[in-house]
Amino acid sequence: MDKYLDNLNESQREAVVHKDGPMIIIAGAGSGKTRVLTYRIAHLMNKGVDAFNILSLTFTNKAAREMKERIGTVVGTSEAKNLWMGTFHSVFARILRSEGHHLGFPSNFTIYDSQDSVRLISSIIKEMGLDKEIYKSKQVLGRISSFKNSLITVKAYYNNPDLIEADKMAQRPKMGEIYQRYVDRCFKAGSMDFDDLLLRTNQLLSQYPAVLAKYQDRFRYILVDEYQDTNHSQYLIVKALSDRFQNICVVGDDSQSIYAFRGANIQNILNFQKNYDNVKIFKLEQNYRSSNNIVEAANSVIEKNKTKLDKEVWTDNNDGERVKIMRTITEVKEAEFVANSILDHVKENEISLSDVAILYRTNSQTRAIEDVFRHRNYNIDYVIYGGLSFYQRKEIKDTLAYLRLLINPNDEEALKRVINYPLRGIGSSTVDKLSVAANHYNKSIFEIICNLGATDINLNAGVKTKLNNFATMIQHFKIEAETKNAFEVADFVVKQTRIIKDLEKDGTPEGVSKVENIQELLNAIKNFTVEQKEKGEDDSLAFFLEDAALASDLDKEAKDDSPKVSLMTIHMSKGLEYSYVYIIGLEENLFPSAMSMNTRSELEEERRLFYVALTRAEKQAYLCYAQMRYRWGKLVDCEPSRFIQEIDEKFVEHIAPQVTEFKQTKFLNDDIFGSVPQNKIRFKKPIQRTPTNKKPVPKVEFQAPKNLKKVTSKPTTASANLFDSKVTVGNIVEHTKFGKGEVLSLEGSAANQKAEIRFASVGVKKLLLQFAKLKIIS
DNA sequence: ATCCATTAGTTTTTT
DNA sequence: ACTAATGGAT
Repeated sequence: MDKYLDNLNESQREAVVHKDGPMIIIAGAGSGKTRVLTYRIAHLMNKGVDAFNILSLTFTNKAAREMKERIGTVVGTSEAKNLWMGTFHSVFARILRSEGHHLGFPSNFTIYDSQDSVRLISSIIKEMGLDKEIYKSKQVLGRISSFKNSLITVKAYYNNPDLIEADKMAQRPKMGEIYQRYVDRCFKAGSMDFDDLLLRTNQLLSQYPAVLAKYQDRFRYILVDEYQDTNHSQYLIVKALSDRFQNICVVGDDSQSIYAFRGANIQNILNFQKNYDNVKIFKLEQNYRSSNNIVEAANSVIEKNKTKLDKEVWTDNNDGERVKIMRTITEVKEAEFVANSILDHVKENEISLSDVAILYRTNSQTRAIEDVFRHRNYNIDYVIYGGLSFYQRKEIKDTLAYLRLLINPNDEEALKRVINYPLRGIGSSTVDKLSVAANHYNKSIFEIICNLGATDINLNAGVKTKLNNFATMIQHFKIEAETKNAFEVADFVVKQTRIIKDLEKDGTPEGVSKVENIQELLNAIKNFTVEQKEKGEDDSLAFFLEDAALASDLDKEAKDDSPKVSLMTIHMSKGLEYSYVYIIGLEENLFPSAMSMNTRSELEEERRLFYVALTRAEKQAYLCYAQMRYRWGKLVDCEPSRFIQEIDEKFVEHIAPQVTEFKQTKFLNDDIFGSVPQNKIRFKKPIQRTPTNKKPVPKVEFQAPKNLKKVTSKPTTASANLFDSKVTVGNIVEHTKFGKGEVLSLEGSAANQKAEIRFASVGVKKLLLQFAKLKIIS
């Protein structure tokens, strides 16, 4: 019966079979954490625990789905079905649907995403007549979000002189009032933002003992995955729910805590033993995922962090290849290297593109990769996870706003999106008037529109008719929604509102792609209804909307199953593994990010991020950095990331070609990327940190490659003597290839000085002065 | 109310 | 470099 236990090593088995009481599983990267969690749940069920009494909180909904499936194979699918698994947000959203009425929320409350929240904050700031330069809506929202994550309600804020003082010092004395208004407006709109889903759950559990008792009794065994990334609000929920039975099992790895920026508190995992009594500790230290070189390389870096729990990750696996480090001139060369390397591996090792991932610090780094992969020379299929997610596109949000509105007409942000989309002659001044009236009568805008006669609102007859038509339309949709499933409603709404017809009319490529996206949304809704029906679950529109609001980008399913290279941020890659991993953009100020180098703890988080990235790899990891990169539209010099040299050199291999291998082919090309700034070429090794330097930057050696000597040593009027730039803006210059042109602007200095020149023959070009064959004419 | 030109933010990560 | 938001003109 317990045969599945044979698939576990000793420490894994201990963690699986230990039944009651608080326990923490400290699970190193690749140590079979998911396996332990799934087996543990299956084991509990085999030992007689009802699936109904188990709550398992995961980091993504995808993880929950997969885990449920795996448990189903052990204990039977029908049993596994009763398990409650999901993210904090989705689990407690569902509880709030049935219990939120205690707090005055309707069961059909809508969920505001960050964009909705920012828009609401902006309108509040505007209404209050505050300076939007001082009260930046995103910053204000960030502050409110951190209040909520720490369970500081408006009342608690006003009772805390320190917070008030801090906001005064920051020239934002009205913070409390904005916070108050924001909470009121969300409440009135029957909506919750992401933080509310946790904060309101806490309020529910602390203010309504009967509700608390009900869920304490229901969730007799609670498991929390990725515990290192829980915030204070989540900690308190778990603490409250597990208080009666104390059967709380948390799993995590402090070395992989990477969400402090959104309130995650690494102290939750570090202090677990203090927060619960009689904690049993389990450690999973054997890595099954990666080669020894990768494990040791990762260990040697994470060692530099001071804040961490005591553990030693090791592996029985082969040494494998060393971690390869590649330097390129530019981000395009970096992308080309990655493309070539992937194609080589596909050919030589017969791997599939789906065995490969490219990881990066920021979403903007995908551009170069995409350009190169799409180029006919390479033609590599790829899929990007994250970035501007599908559900954040304007046309999708607009379409969804209609659906949100007919579920919950009080949803103010949804209403504002669609009241004049497609254009129906209800402009911003009308909306402003309605908004003022709504605040005055303490009603939602929709309620005001439905009762225009009962207000003293000053609108002319034409506008009133338009508003009435709009309200009638929404109410009409609402009635349709009562008898139709999610897809039928959405299809009906799209047709009635003529959203697609409108977009087709403009005929631009953007319009076409928007239409396609809306079609895709309809397909997704169709799929959703079919799948839910098959599973015998809720296929209503309301449920689809909740799914859409809380879906992570990993949840999206592949359109076709042809193998593709996966592109994603390192954050998104947590928990995933790939045979071949390319980490790109390993440069100071990019990774570690320039925003995260001010404090030790920020830098340590960046280092953990690097640790996460490296430990995704099973067979082979490549670390790439470029010497120049476009950032904010400008070409900037880059230094290799400190993380590269923090790896013990026993485990790495520098594979950038020797300088003599550089070919002098494209130097006179007008394409900046084709040219090699010869005095910037860095040589592999001697990378040493200067200990006295406050911001330690790896030092690199400069040396001119021999085959470029001619160019550098032959100062002719054409090239090198312009190096220190005698060119000034306004000069008329002559280029060997482009002819005469006027210098429009200069940027950068020394080796990287570039000029923007308008040539009579080819228009405006940006040239690196040290290569451009320029002669100053006047 | 709508259109077009200018401006601001973006590139740190996301439920 | 690119996009979305803003603001003035019509």
